[in-house]
Amino acid sequence: MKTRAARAHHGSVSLTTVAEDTGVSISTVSRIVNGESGRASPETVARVEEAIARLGYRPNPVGRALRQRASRVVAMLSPNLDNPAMAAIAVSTEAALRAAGYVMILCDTHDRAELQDDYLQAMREQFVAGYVMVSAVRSRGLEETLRRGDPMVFVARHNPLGGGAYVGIDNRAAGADAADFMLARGIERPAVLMAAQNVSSTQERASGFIDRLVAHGIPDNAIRRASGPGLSHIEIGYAAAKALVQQGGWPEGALCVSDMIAYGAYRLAIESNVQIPQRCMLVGVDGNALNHWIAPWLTSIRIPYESFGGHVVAQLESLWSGEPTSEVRIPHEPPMVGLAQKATA
Amino acid sequence: MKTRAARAHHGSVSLTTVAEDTGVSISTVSRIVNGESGRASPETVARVEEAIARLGYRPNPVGRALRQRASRVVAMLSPNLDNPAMAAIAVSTEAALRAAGYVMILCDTHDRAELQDDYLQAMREQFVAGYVMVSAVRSRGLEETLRRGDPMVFVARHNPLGGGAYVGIDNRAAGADAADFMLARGIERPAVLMAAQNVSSTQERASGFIDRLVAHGIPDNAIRRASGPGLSHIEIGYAAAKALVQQGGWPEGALCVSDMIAYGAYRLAIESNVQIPQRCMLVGVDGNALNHWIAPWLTSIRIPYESFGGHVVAQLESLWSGEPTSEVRIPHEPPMVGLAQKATA
DNA sequence: ATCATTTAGGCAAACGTTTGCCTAACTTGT
DNA sequence: ACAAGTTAGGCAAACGTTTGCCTAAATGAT
Repeated sequence: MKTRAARAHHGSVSLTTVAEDTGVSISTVSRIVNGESGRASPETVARVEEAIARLGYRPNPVGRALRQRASRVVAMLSPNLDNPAMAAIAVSTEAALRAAGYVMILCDTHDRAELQDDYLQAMREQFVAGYVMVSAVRSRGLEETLRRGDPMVFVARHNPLGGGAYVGIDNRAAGADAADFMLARGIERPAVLMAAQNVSSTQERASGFIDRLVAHGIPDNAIRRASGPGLSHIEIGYAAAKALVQQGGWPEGALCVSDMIAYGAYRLAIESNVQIPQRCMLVGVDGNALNHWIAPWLTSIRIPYESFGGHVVAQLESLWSGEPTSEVRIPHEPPMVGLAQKATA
Repeated sequence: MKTRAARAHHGSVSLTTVAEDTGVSISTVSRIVNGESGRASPETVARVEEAIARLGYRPNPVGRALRQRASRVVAMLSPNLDNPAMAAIAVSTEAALRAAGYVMILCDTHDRAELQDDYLQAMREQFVAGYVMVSAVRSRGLEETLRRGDPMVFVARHNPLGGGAYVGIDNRAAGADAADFMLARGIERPAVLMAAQNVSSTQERASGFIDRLVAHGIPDNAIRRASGPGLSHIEIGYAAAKALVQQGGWPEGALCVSDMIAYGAYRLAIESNVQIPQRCMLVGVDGNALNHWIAPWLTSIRIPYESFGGHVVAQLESLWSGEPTSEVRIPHEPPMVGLAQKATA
């Protein structure tokens, strides 16, 4: 009957519970919990630790957050989780954060600046330890958060305001690799399908592709480009392919700046009875896990999203310890041909 | 220069800031913020509201959570987000919770009981308002949480301990619909591909399918079943299809208890040069959005995951207000045939 | 023996809320 | 005029932490 306070009301065990149980003050318990050495005698430490184990005490993150104005929660803001690439990034980051003792809170911004701002604000009020911005868009809240100096890592798309910690691939190089791949297969007049929106990452893939082709002597104006509007990349791909074909028929090959765009183009090919990859070779970027199973017609440059999480956490830890962060460019894999293409070869 | 406390140190605006600005006590400000009527004169209310707007005060969720032992955060525990169906549920629930003024925190349990328990514990310490369990597995922590009476909604898979609020489709009926569909196409000896693990939802689809076939006079032992081990449904599908084929060749048609399983089976079909759906009609369940674009060979029973979120929130609100909750069975859509099949017909 | 330093640990404020209780001042009824 | 009731709002405790400062005792140095 020594513990009568806190414990009685609700089932939770707090510092007070442990303090009362062992007869020391809550300060002492707190210091022991936090491993502050030289503040308590070894016997006291032992007694308190025993009580902690026996009562099952765990520090309450909310009380801690309030006091320290900092929590062990990290916010990830991501546009459409529907996109498997985004989901893969979320999964890997979540696991890495968990391993580092953090909890991730995932916010779907639908690529809209206002929602992004709403979430930035809400997360700040939760005293989150940092922000992981997947394909962030420019917004007022983003500027404010950066100006405040809050830890923020950009993933897949660079900070729209320039600078900042970044984790992603070298998009220009990926585009160049796609060009080399096509040239090696004798495709001299490839096209490129992209989004109408001017998004840095996919834009870079396209220009890396085009620049490499030009470097190989292909005239710039011989490289047909098409873009499409739409909410999702998949719809964009369909629309872009349609525009391209109407403008001058199917090309021998096309770079699709994301796998989703390739999927959209594929649908048009089915509708038009065009054989992929025999009649038109599509090269995507992402390396979606589903390709192996249901898209054997697609060649894709795989991005190792499953390894992003570790790098994101490393970047955050740099920011937390005040070290300077640099851009982390993760190597992408060479174009991987699907079964359909191997069969043809 | 009237505000000198809180404001000065960090940029945040608290009740104290507003109170000092207007010259009232923080209690009064708090009550006005919370719309408690009849506690302040209209003029005071106006003055305080003006200050709130001018200073941009927003109640701090952490302080609030600590005091009330309750927050406006809802935890969703989901196995593998890689699965597009799970991602779709997450997206829709996130949007619905947001609309209701809640923030969702998404935890990936990888279908492992220990991780589920870790997260349940961590979330409880965050004073979450409720739990959304997508395809939950049986675990000690789950039992405890339920015993404690915490608000919990099960999605897609029933509470492994029985009872509880549920949102999902009628899986048996979906299986039966698949059977009718095949029978109508003259497929008299369909097979069924499922997971080896005994998971209620997909198990129900399979038995609904089989029971309907039996009801139509097909002998039970003529319905070939195959299951496969594996981490993901897609690998399970591949393995199950392989087992089925080795055992007695390709069937005319097969129910795949999820689209992912159908994808796995499709890979085997490509490798074996078997035409889908001409040689073997695959019927999946989920209605993955990608089907329309890259899996025209698949017929799928669509589950309207995008509408799950609203029902989940409604269930939670019932739980919060103490009303009894009942199972919500959302109607699935009839089998939707892909382009490849339409072309043949 | 005196003084300085270390050891061990407690007190209380602070983080931002909410809320039970208290109390002036005012209004109303008779 | 006076009791009763209402209105308007303040005080302070509590939620669970952390941490600067304080102090009593013990130890060590001279």
